[in-house]
Amino acid sequence: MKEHPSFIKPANTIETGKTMKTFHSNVCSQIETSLRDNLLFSRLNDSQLNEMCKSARLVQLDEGEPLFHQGDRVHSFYYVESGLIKLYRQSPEGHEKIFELEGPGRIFAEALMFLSAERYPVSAAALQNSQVIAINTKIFLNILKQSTEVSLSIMGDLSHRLHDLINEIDQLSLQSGRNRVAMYFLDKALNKGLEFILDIPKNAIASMLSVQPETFSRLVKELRTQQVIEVNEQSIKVLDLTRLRQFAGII
Amino acid sequence: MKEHPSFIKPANTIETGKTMKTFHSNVCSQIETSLRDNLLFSRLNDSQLNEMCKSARLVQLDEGEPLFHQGDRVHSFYYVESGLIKLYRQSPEGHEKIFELEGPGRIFAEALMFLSAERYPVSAAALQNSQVIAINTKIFLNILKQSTEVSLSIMGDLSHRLHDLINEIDQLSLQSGRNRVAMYFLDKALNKGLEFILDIPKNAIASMLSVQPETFSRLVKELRTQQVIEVNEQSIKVLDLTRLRQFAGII
DNA sequence: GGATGGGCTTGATAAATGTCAATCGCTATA
DNA sequence: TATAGCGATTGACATTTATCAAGCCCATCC
Repeated sequence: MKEHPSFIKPANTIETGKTMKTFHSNVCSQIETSLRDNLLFSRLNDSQLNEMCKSARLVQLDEGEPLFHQGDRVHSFYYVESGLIKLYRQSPEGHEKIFELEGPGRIFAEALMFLSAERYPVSAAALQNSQVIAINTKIFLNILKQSTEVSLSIMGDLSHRLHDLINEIDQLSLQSGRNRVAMYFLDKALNKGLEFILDIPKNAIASMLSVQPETFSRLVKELRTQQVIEVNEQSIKVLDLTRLRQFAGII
Repeated sequence: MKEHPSFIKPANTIETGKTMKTFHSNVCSQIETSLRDNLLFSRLNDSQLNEMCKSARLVQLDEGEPLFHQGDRVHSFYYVESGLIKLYRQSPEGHEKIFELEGPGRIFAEALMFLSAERYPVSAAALQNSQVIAINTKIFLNILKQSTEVSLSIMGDLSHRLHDLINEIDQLSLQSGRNRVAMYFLDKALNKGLEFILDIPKNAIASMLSVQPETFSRLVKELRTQQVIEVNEQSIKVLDLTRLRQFAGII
């Protein structure tokens, strides 16, 4: 985690119109340092990076604080410096579906740069205290025109997202809630080891998996009583990986 | 619909390994003419277009014939000349989910160019007799590096797809089957007028909407008995647009 | 300390959707 | 012409999931 110099100072507001802890670094060095770390932006030359940084803003979000709402006008895309941002929608009945969680190092909402529709198709809010850098789309588009390398990176990124979304639709269409819950744990187990901690609230996990919190709770209970996993508050221990796979629908 | 000259002749096979009616135009003019019509490719200069065409193949597909299968190695992306191609997946239990239908003028599977994973994440097959042009990804990638304009177009295209997929996930997560069916008809009605013909089999529509054919049939019946639509075989007539909206969940 | 509220769990019940089976009508084909 | 096969529909039923309600635990705040 990087340290933030003390000279960053409050600036004005953001898309939502709501006042927010936004900072603008005059000397730009803080933002520039962060962005240069990113694989994508590292391909820019100094003058390009500098131009981009001049238009960038550092935004500080408290847990639960919104960054933008579905339907807001797009002026920026975002780079996550620290924390966790949820991208979500709400149904008229008030149900929330989380599409994506974006953590440190991730870029999001950049796809909107290329669309004539200039409104956010989802809402974004901080799931934890977070710092994000807002990058002006118009300025970045101009930079893009000079760099095929960066364009190709972005296309790779977009393609990757497409692939993920197709997988999610597959899961929603062809698999049961039970499958999805098991798959979530399976995925964690394969990436983090057989014992891991749930780093987001269970109702957020439920929302990502498109089931109600009650249903999620019951499906977890089923895995517990079936001795497939052991649960202690936020901590999960996988007892039987083979059967977890079966529950996940990976025959 | 364009006419195809008689000098196109049979060539070899395609990704699946299966023999297929593939044609390669020596003089390239047939393919070139088609591709030049496309907004995206029209931005290429003559030598770029020519190079691309030299690597292109014209593929003729009968109704039901597969173009590629999920897991096949990627060598090409595709341009639909005529007909209709479905992109789909099958669950282990044999259920099929159609993700997308691609009609004349559409490009698909181009996103895979930018991914290191070089296998198709879905299967493709003709829903009607179709002609598609297969374009070599490696060669096109080289061309792309020379044209920021085309890159930007492609990014726009990818972004648009992302947006569509997000909407689909929204529908699957936050709306009921009834909503989705009504939305399907509503969409048709707004684009084609209050009377329209279903141009694909009902089980294909059901698959796109992620419901079983039986459920689709029942939901349509409900709309019929509620006097919202009138159904005659493949022909649909919307009787009450306001209530159709309500069924679609647009408060 | 007591009250309040949120996240999580559990139970009872309802609603939505899938499954299995049977039938009808149409088309293609022997 | 007969028939096999497929798409669509309908019925009966099972399963999955949501909904509503209650209670528990824990943190926060007065």
